[in-house]
Amino acid sequence: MESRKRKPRADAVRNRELLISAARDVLSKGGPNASLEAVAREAGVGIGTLYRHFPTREDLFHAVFSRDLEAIVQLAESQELAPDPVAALRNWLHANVAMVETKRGMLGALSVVMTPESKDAYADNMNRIKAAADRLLERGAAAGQIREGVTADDLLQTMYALCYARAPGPDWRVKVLRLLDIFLDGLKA
Amino acid sequence: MESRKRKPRADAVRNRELLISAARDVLSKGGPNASLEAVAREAGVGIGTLYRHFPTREDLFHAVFSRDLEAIVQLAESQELAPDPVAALRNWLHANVAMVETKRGMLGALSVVMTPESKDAYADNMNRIKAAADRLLERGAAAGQIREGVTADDLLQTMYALCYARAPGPDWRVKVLRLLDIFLDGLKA
DNA sequence: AGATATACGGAGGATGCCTCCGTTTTGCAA
DNA sequence: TTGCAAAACGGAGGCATCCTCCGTATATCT
Repeated sequence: MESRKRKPRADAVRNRELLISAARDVLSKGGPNASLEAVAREAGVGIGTLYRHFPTREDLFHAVFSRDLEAIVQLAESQELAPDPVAALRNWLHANVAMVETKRGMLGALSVVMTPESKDAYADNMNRIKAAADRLLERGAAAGQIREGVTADDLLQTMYALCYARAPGPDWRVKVLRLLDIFLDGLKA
Repeated sequence: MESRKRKPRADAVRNRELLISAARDVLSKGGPNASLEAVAREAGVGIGTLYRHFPTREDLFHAVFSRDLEAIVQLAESQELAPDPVAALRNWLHANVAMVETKRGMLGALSVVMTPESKDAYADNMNRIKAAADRLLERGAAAGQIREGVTADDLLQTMYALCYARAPGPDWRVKVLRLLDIFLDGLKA
């Protein structure tokens, strides 16, 4: 009785893809309370299919978010070689904010997903991001530019918190970046 | 035709009170999506009564939040006379966080309520808070301790953002305070 | 090709949202 | 007091969404 597993069915794989894609659209518009039935409709599958793939609303959010997270991983790792670690951190955070800005509608969903319990769900990507950021922080600390004991978690938590807070009008990004820069100044040794 | 107004009915006043109180309980537990029918049940009134007093979910949140806001106003104004403005700001922010901690469950509701559009709803209290904080900031700036151009809005936005971000486990407050202190350091001139 | 594991879809019961309106209560004036 | 109109009450009902369950359909493996 070898543990040979049957290959996953092609339609299941396809539908899962359709659902994630539809969810991204619908959640972007409708926020975290968007109708899941609308997601199923948009994807062209039955509601039962949605619930089989993603038993809870959170599971669906996770899937969408994990997908987007990969782009941020790229970004973090691409900054590794920069000469000035503080500037690199700044660049990376700013790029993150810009990316978040393109999916304002998902912010609510994002917060639902960013609970501590669920952290290990996308531990892979998160760890890569944190590792990259931590290396930058350590380089900064070694160079005497950044205070000791600051972790990538601190940075990420602050950034997401600031992004997440719904802010007034069209200058959203400007305001967020300003507050983030103040925080970065506070990080200096 | 003098503008004599009939005194508001006693049962209406009483029910409004009951509803706000019940809402505080239910929202604390259930978060921003808690059932409004549960609130009405808890308050012992009909669902219709709830909707007459608070036509939208947000209206109800506003009422609960406005009530709690008054305590924070007291706090802000009581710090006005402190000798060291930076320390006073720190105290005040920390006290705010402690207060928020007692209603973690309401954080979600709070964010729903803290949109720019609704700001004037509790403009009175908000203005008093901001005025007090701004005076502290100006004193700090005049003393050369705090950078120019920082507003009470910046402080409040950051604090609520950090509080709002759901954070891991039991050391929630410790973590938030730490990040907040870093931000305060960034404020220094 | 046939067998069977796997996935599909949507009906249906439960719950929540909000409106509408007949009934009840309250404040005011006579 | 008493009567009455304004004000408030409660909950039935129409609609939307949630989520489960299961009969039907289809892909994979032998």
